[in-house]
Amino acid sequence: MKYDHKQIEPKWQKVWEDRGVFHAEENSDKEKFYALIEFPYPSGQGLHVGHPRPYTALDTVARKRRLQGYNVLYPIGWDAFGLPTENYAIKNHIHPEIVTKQNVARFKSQIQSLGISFDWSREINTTDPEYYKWTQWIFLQLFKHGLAYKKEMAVNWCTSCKCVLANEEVVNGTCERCGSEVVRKVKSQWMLKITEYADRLIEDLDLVDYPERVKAQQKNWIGKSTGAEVDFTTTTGDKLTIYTTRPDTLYGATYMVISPEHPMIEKWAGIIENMDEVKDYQAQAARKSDFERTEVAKDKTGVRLVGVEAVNPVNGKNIPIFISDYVLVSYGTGAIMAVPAHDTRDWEFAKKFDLPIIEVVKGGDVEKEAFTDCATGIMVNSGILDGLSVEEAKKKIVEFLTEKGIGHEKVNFKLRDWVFSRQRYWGEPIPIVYCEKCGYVPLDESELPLKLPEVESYEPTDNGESPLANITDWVETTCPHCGGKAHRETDTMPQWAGSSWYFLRYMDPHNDKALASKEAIEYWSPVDWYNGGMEHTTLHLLYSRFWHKFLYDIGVVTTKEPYAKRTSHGMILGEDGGKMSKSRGNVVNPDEVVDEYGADTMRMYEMFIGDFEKAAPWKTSSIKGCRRFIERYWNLQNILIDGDEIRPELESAFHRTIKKVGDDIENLKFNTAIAALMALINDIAAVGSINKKELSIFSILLNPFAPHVTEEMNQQCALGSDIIAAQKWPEYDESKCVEATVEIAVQVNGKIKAKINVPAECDEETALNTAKADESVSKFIDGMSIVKEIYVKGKLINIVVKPMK
RNA sequence: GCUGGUGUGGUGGAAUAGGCAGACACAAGGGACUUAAAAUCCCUCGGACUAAUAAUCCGUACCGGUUCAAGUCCGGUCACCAGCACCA
Repeated sequence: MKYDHKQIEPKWQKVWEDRGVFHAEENSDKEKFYALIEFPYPSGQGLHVGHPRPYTALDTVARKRRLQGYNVLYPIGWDAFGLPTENYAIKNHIHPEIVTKQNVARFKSQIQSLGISFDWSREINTTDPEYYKWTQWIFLQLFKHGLAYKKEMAVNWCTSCKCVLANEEVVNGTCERCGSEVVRKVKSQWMLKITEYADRLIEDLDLVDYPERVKAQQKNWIGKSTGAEVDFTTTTGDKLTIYTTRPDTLYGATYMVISPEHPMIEKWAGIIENMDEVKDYQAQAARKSDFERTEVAKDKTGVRLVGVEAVNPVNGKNIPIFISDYVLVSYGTGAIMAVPAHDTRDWEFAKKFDLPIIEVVKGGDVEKEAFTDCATGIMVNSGILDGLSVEEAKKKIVEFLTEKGIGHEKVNFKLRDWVFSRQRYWGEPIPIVYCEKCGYVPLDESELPLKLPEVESYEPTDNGESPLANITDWVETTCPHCGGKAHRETDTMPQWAGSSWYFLRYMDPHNDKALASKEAIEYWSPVDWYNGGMEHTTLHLLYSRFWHKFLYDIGVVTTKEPYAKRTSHGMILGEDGGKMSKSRGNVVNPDEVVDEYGADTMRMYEMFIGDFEKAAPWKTSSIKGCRRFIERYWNLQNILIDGDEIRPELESAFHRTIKKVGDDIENLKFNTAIAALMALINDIAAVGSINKKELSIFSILLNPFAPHVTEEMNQQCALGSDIIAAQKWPEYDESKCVEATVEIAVQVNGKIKAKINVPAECDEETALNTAKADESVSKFIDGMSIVKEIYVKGKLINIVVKPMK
């Protein structure tokens, strides 16, 4: 019979659905396994072949774990709020809800055609009021615990989306989404105090199994640094506090720089003699975007404040004060001491403005460049610090400053609080009202969900208000606190909100009393294995870890960390080696592949394409290899014979493959697992027949990769009493993994001279004698003196010889 | 600049823990079958020297080291990818 994927695949998808074999069990005694993929954003373009890579990978793991007897939760849902849908809605005058529905339907049918074993009974959607009710609920808890606050601040404003962006969403001064210019704009924004969790977000990385690069990225982003704050006095009698990570270099501070926005400048307006020049510089700096200001390799600029000087607290010397935009108001204290001898930026600035450079750490040539090495230098010209190493000096000076009351140790973070407001329609409304009398008042929890009102137009307004601001009926309300007139918050939440806790909802998706029941959370937490793209390893991971820690603190969840293990897949590139995109015209649609070759071939190829964690270019011609393999598998039924034990000639090959496929699936080595199955089928072909037992094992091993064809084979050939999804993963016997006789390499002085066959358990003496008896070995050792003999069981022999004297 | 990673045939990629480099595929070439093509099956497939699938030598970015033995470990160099980047 011919292999017909079009007949086989829908048939089995229906069987699985009807029997509900992929539904996670409630109240189970089995060991649980929670596998999670990043839920997709249902865009208008539908899937491309990159999407199924992680889905198929974890599907393979999930299917294997089910066969091993685990109670597996492998859910999916839709991260459906967000700009592209809203923009599409605006352009085509369709409600975003309808657009979302259409896109979800398309995505769902595409994903289902691949036979991924998702538990569809737990499907969630962030735009569903029954879902976002709980997103809003979490926000209210954050608010009640003082972690959500409103602040007037300069925010990143996308000129095209007419919307505020988080720092994380600004890439090279442009909007991450649309690529338009981002400018700074002062607005009142909802903020979340993620900075309060900065330390724990670093420390608890020790509790989880993430790839090193992911942990490094998280730490990098949080940017913890330990240094000191030091008070400098000024000739006006004011105090100016600076932050430094090199307090040891204090004696080398020859000037001071404060940021153009530093409040002290206002105070000194009457004293500064060149105030016009200063004001000019401030105006220039304000005009620049953050991107321009922080652009590297740019010439240092600045203006000296004439009429005010600072005093170096350790040597009492007067030093000039400059303003320069290389000092950021938002980090540290907005003021630095400049040590040109030992800081590259200060050095450049000092050279340009011809300021003194005093060496305080010996080891470099500070006239040529700044000497920044902390490991080798010895302190000089530094009074009480002379002769110490940098590390010793740091300790001593901080002690000294603390004693004198003019400084102390200080930890700073690059991480800023999370700008949580968006002036858009298609997001969760923030459940807060503003009352003239009572200020910002949270809605009562019984009022949730606060649903999005119907509007005529989703266009953002030019003045930067959310489209919701125009719905007077909705905006005007009463204060939950005093009952007086009040108005609703019209900003909505960012897309990150719904995705910061979705994995909890899967545990108990239909609960209307809580975001999930205590029992469900206790049973399913943490996520055992979370796979996603590298593009989400800073933002989404950080935000969701933050929320989870907060929920832990208020007793909603039971684990400190949401995800026990995180892995990342590489991107699937176009055939041209570039990123798949509409504009490059290299997008491959999985529907066509499924139609022509079948879902099983598609799945196999996605897993066989290369190292799962690395990017790989799609190659249509290579798909054929996987299709050929499936057909070869299908044709095994033509050489099927009876038998209910693995025959001796295939025994070790089978046991080895069972071990390898199982191990490789757990280690993300899907490509080599498939290679092992291909090798096994080659062994079977060499034998010329396969018996029922062997075919049954082969089918179960292949099932996680190619579930449809294996089920069909299982049924057609009556291999098992039930469908494969209800069977057991085969066991292997370690002792049967090795063959009775093995071929080992024989080297003389490290060069291979021969290969000999010996019993696997052969002892050293026998092996060496066999080797020496071999003619192509003996001719190299006869007449030589043997210096050393090495025998690695089952692998090789190395005989080291030298000429006899 | 900092952090993390990568570098292996024409291509995608294998190589557990220092132990036979190139598994498994793709592409290519040759052959069988066929009126023909597709499909399928068989053979070859890192390089040099070769009549040779005899022997020998070279070969995992580059230079050096450790070792009986190095793609793998150590030191240095180069290139590429990703993230961060005037964060004091």
